[in-house]
Parts: sequence; structure tokens; C-alpha cells
Amino acid sequence: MPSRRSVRPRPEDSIRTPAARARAYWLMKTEPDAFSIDDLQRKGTASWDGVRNFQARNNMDAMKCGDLVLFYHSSCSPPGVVGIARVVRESYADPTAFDPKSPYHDPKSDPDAPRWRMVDVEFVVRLPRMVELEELKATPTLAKMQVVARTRLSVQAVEPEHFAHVVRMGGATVPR
DNA sequence: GCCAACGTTGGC
DNA sequence: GCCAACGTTGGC
Repeated sequence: MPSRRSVRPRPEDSIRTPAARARAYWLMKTEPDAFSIDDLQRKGTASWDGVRNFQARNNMDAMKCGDLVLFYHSSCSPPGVVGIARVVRESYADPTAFDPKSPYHDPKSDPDAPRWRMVDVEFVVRLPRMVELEELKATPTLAKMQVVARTRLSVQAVEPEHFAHVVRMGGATVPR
């Protein structure tokens, strides 16, 4: 027999299983009139429902628990990064797609194979200073950030160095 | 409120 | 599978 072990892991082993990959970083946009950093702080956690863009949805599918998120206020004055959130539940069906009364209703989403999915995030910290889009644009090292270069995408990946740079601009440090 | 950018839909 | 029309996002 080959030496490959076929030991069934005990439940407690899975807890110690190292993460499949290093922590990743993201940016999520929200209109503060609809859901703001204040709302997230008050609620503690939130389900990120209502995303109806395939690339944004694919990005949420790639999120893992523990990943950190730049919380971005859009369609307001001024737009910019206002805080940090953390992924606490990985991609699952967005129930608003099945609700005919919801503005996010999508009859093409099949409950057996949900087209639209969401993650849960928790409040981590509010940045001592908001980092405005204008500042992001004016910072040469951040010129390739999608929020600057690809303005339309509402859930986007952020390079670790860019994440750290934005957090530092906001007067905070990256949480452990 | 305007409009540029760009993602999605649907006719062919 | 192309691409024009259309709809939405989001900064200004």
C-alpha cells in the first residue's frame, strides 16, 4: 500500500486546519443613505444583499472568513473610505432575489441554484479620518486601485499594500 | 440633474 | 457571437 494516510479527521482537527490562503483584502461600496458605517456599527454585522453584478458577486464568492474590507461610501459628498469591516460568513444565497416584493427581486434566480449570493460582514473600526476618493486619486501609488481606475465595480479586490496604505491615510493601523 | 463609463440584454 | 440599444452606477 502507498504511504498515503486515510485517517478520517476528527472534528476538533478541522478547527486547527490552517486557512487555505493568506488573508485577502477587499473594498465594498454602499450608499450611506441606504446603509452607512453607522448602521454597520449599530448592528454589528450585516448581510451584503442586493449585489446584482456578476463580477461583484464573483468577488464575494472568493471571500473567506477573516478577510478585511474597506467600507466605502458612494453616491454622496464626499465619497470615500470610512471604515473597516471583516468577513464573518462566506458566500450564500441572497434571499432578496427570491422575494417578489424586494427591489432586488430576480425571477431568474433559482432557489436550487441561486444566481445571487452574499456574504456577512462585521464592523471592525471606523477610520479616525475619512479617506476621500479625491485623496485616493491624488495618491500615485494608489492609481491602480480599482476604485480609482474602474469606478463601476461595487465589490472589488484590494492589494494588501494598497489596503495598508489607505488605512494609514485614515489614521489607523491594519487590524490583526 | 447631468452625463460618462460600462455592464447587460436581445435581435440578428 | 457580434454589437446596438438600453439601463445603471456614481462622480461631479
